[in-house]
Amino acid sequence: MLEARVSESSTEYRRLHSRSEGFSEALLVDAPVRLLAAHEHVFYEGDAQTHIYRVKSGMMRLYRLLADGRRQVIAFRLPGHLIGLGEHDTQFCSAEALTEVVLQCVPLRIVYRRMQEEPRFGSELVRCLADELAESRNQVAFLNRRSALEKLATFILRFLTWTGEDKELKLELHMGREDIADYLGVTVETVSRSFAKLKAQSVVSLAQTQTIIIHDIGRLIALAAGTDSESR
Amino acid sequence: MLEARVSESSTEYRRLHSRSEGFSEALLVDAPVRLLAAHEHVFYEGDAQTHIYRVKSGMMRLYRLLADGRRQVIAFRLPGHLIGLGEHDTQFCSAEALTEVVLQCVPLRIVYRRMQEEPRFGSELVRCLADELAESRNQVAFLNRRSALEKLATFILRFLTWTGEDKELKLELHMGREDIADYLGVTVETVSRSFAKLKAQSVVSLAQTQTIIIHDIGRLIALAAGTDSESR
DNA sequence: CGGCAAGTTGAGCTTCCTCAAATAGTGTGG
DNA sequence: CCACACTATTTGAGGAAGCTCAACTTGCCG
Repeated sequence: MLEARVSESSTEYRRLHSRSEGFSEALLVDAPVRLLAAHEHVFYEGDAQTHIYRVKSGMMRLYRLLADGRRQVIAFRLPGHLIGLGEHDTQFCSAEALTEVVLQCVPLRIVYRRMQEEPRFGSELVRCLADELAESRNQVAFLNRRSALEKLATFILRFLTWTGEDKELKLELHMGREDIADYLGVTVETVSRSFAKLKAQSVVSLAQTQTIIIHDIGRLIALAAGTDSESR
Repeated sequence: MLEARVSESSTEYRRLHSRSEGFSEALLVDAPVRLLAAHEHVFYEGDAQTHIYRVKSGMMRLYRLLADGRRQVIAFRLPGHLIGLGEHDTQFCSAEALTEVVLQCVPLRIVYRRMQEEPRFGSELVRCLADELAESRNQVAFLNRRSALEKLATFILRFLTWTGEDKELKLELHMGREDIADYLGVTVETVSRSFAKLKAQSVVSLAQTQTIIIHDIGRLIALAAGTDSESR
């Protein structure tokens, strides 16, 4: 039964993964490229929207600063993902490189023009936006009403999905506890304690603080699904 | 009576929010219409995606059932909003009418074709999806890390915005506590207690359980922003 | 006027947050 | 290559927000 779940999720994985791979591979192939150093910003919340970007390699993070000074990490973006489609005129959130990043940049003007000229371009854009929407709504559903442990389990699995390293069961996070905390909407302490629980149950272990080794993915999946009996 | 109020407010809504304003007013004008009774479903989570819908009048709710039997209300949809753009093939969530609803229905096939033929249609779709994405991401940021009281205040204000009744300061919710709770990610008891706090501070009062009268909108805004000193 | 569903209120408990301190990790200058 | 400084992470103790369970009140409809 666990097996069944695993393969289910690997199907899910494939679907998720292929979606991002697919986008505009061909359509954006000739777009100008920009190289970002780690921690460099592409744009800040409130900036005028000028381009659409596509992550070619590396990892980025989208976040918002809240009124009380806290930070909500909206999403992490990996190769194949698009960035900058949020609001109409101004950026909805800030986009920062976590690692070194290669970005393809398309001026909005060009986007509009291509949409006129190549209907296929528009379809791709729609498809991609629908994906992001689904992901975001998914996050809404999963952030609410789940324990910190379940959130962390989900995060780890989702991360596996993104990076596609599920065969090695070794994960390079490329981010600190604070990023995880701000993504999951909990404190760093809680993230740390949740990791401790996972370690205590031999579900995972940490090679370095940002390198996770997964020992019991079935349990992880059970936790993420909220199906696990002892979620403590 | 309901119909009249809703469609009035739809005009108001449009004025207030240029975002979904335009969408497909012209482009969908000739789409076939479907009438839904209150509590009728348009589709369920997992159904094959066959159409795109546009709410012409009334109010709908999008929700997901979680593994543990709980429900997450993803969004409420009001006149001008589109529905059904979530996932690729299957519906991401269920869509249910809260009130009587008039829906315009466009088969996906037609959507695709029009996207080929009329680039403007594609642009509109993209714009609309970007709006939904922004809204959803907004929800992510606001659901996390905010107290129940702040969430409720935000909800009330957002609802004001949606229905555009901010001049009368009287709100018809059209939904029970459970819907609010499932949207905000808290329990009905907490919603009830939060209402009690607002009443105790004379910020609002309840004409009926689903009819709110706002006395101190400034305080409500302060609460929603998390700026209020006594958030208790 | 009963009966049922929805909403409110109370008590105790759990989870997570906050504040504080200890430990591990990382990079730097000598 | 080592010691030091600084940051990130972990761990502990106590408190607060929200959940659960349960009783009570209100509203609505036959």
